[in-house]
Amino acid sequence: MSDKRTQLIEATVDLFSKEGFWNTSTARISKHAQVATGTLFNYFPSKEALIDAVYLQLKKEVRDFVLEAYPERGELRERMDHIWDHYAMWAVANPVRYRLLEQLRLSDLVSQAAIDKMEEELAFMFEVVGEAHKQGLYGKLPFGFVSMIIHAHLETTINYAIAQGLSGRKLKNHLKLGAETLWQGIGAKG
Amino acid sequence: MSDKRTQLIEATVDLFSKEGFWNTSTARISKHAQVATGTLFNYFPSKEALIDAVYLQLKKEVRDFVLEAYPERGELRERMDHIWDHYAMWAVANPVRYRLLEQLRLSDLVSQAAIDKMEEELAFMFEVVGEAHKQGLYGKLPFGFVSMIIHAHLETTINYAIAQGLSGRKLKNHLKLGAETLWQGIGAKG
Amino acid sequence: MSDKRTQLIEATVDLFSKEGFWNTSTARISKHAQVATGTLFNYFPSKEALIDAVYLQLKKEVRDFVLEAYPERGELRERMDHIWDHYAMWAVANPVRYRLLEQLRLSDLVSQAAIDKMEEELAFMFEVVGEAHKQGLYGKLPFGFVSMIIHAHLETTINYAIAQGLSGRKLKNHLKLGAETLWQGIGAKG
Amino acid sequence: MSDKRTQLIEATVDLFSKEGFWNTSTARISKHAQVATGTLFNYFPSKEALIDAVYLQLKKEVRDFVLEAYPERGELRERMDHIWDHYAMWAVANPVRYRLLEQLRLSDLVSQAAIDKMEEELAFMFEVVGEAHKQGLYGKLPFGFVSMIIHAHLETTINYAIAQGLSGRKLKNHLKLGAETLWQGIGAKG
DNA sequence: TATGAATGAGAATTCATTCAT
DNA sequence: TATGAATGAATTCTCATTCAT
Repeated sequence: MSDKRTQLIEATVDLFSKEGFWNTSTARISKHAQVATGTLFNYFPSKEALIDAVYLQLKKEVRDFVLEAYPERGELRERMDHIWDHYAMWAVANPVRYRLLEQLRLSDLVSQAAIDKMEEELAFMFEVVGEAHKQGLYGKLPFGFVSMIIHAHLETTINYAIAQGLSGRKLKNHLKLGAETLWQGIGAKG
Repeated sequence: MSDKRTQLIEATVDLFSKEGFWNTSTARISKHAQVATGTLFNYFPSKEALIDAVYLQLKKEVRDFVLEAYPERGELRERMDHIWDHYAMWAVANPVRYRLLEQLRLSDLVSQAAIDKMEEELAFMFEVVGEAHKQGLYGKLPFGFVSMIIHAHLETTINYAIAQGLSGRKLKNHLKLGAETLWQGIGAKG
Repeated sequence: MSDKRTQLIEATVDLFSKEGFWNTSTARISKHAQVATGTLFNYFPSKEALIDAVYLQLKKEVRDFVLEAYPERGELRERMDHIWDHYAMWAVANPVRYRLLEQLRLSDLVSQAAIDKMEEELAFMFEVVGEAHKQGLYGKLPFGFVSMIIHAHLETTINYAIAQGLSGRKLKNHLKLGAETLWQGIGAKG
Repeated sequence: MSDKRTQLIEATVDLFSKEGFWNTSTARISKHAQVATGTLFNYFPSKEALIDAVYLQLKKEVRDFVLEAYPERGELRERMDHIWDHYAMWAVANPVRYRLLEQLRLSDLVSQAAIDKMEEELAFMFEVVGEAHKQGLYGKLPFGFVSMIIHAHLETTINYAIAQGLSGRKLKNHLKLGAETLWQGIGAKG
């Protein structure tokens, strides 16, 4: 909430993106956030805690964007499309943040506690996949495999959109194409 | 060439896998390789150069495995299947090395020069994708997108196989299933 | 005077005893005393001043206890015994405070000014030793040496009593034994 | 053994004595020892280990001095006198080191492991006290109490000698006086 | 008077790299 | 070529103290 807290998180996002995790010292973060070195540690007990906070902040931004106008009581396919589109649109609109989130996920820098905490809050996303699986939408493919495929395919769709700088109608079409390819691959009837 | 060089690379692979990049100092690598700290710098001018060497070494191992019995003059589909199967089989047989390769790819630790150099040597893999695209196997999907999808899907197929500890017949079947899902998704007639 | 001042001194005694000087920050003291970090510095201009205050407080407690029912106009030996017994009894009754006092004395943390100030207030104790010396009670031993022996012996007597957890009659006897040993050693006629 | 190791220990002794433990950073020690900051940590894994090493070094110096010409098979009293005299003489000849040793003993800075290790090596000193006690030299006084008295009295004798700058014949006489006072006090027949 | 966020110098420790042997 | 002690800049984190509210 605090202004300084936000400054520190933003400075971290900025520097991590620009310089990588490993060239970014707490001293640099403090300076970039225009606060004293000690101030950082008033808000975060350690560098690790700061990184966790960055991770949670970014994840929350995605979640909030996805939950905006989320058709909670809509058809399964409607909800799936909503998540697919909004997740991707957030990523394309915030490529730096998206990239950082991906890197953090693979980096061992985020504590398991932070990951677990977020997983809970994003449960609704996993549930639609489970629901679809129960309905037999994925044919004979094992559930775990399908989950991984969906995730990877969404990532790929996003990465291509970012690489091509797609937006507006083109982006919409690309997302649709990505979704179709996926459903076609995993056996959904479209 | 030199025995020590190999020891150093192997020690690096080992420690990077076990402890992560960031907890692995050159001192530890030297000790693990049973050479003196100074010796490392006789073989590699810097830590970065060592990491590049590790990356190239692993990539070469994949390439060599894929090129073994490669049907250079075979049908397109035959070649594609060979690459798919062998790449995945190497990964499943060497999960530690595979994981490390993936991590290195995303880590900013490998120099662009090393990446470029390797890309050249792996050109034959990219070529089959291009060939397939020219033959219209992928329908309307843009070439860049297809390339990314293929890569991501192969990775996912591998990750699932490693996670499930598949081998033998089960692995074969899984790889086939992965391939089918892919071709079905991207519109190939199978 | 102020309640907060007392709280701060007591919190310091408590934490110094439990955690040692060097692990005890002013922040911890403030928290333990249930005041804000800034408040500490309203009462004491610096950490050193706080430590001085703690030292003086403890010393005053000893002095007050020793001066209680002090036979100011009694025989020399009576006064000596009174000091010996009361000093030791305070220490045994307040081992934590006694220990802290000893530690502070040897720690370089208390300013010379505070030490000098206290020495004045405890002058009456030194005087009895001087008086005894003048009366030739200590035989040929140099005055300075006798003073040091008395102090050390009293400390030892106390330390043993604390270590053994003596109290009541047993404590009385031990103190008497300690005193006898001392007088016998330094040549007093008993 | 190493020259640098010795330099570092000596620098530590020097600075600890002159400035106290708590104003003495590893950086200052390194500089005083004329080595780089990192070099200190080549020889000692942590500041605590360095302090342990200082403690052990000083203790060994005392022990070696006391063991010189020690009459291992002599009469009890002869051995007691030897220890008393040599211990005190070392202290008077090395007041700075002696002072530091005393401070370290009371400081919580030395690890229990180091203390235990040294205790073993100094066992012969404790044994003579036990032997004397068994022979009934100390009359009715409890053994633990006698031990403490002896230690305190030796310390006091040393402190006075240092304070007065005694040496040569005067020192000899003082030590004898100190010993006599002690034996007289604790009831030995002299 | 009381508060507690902000400060920034300073602490212990790490580590890639060098170089005399 | 191999060695490993030496280097010192850089890192994370602490803490006495200040000051605007």
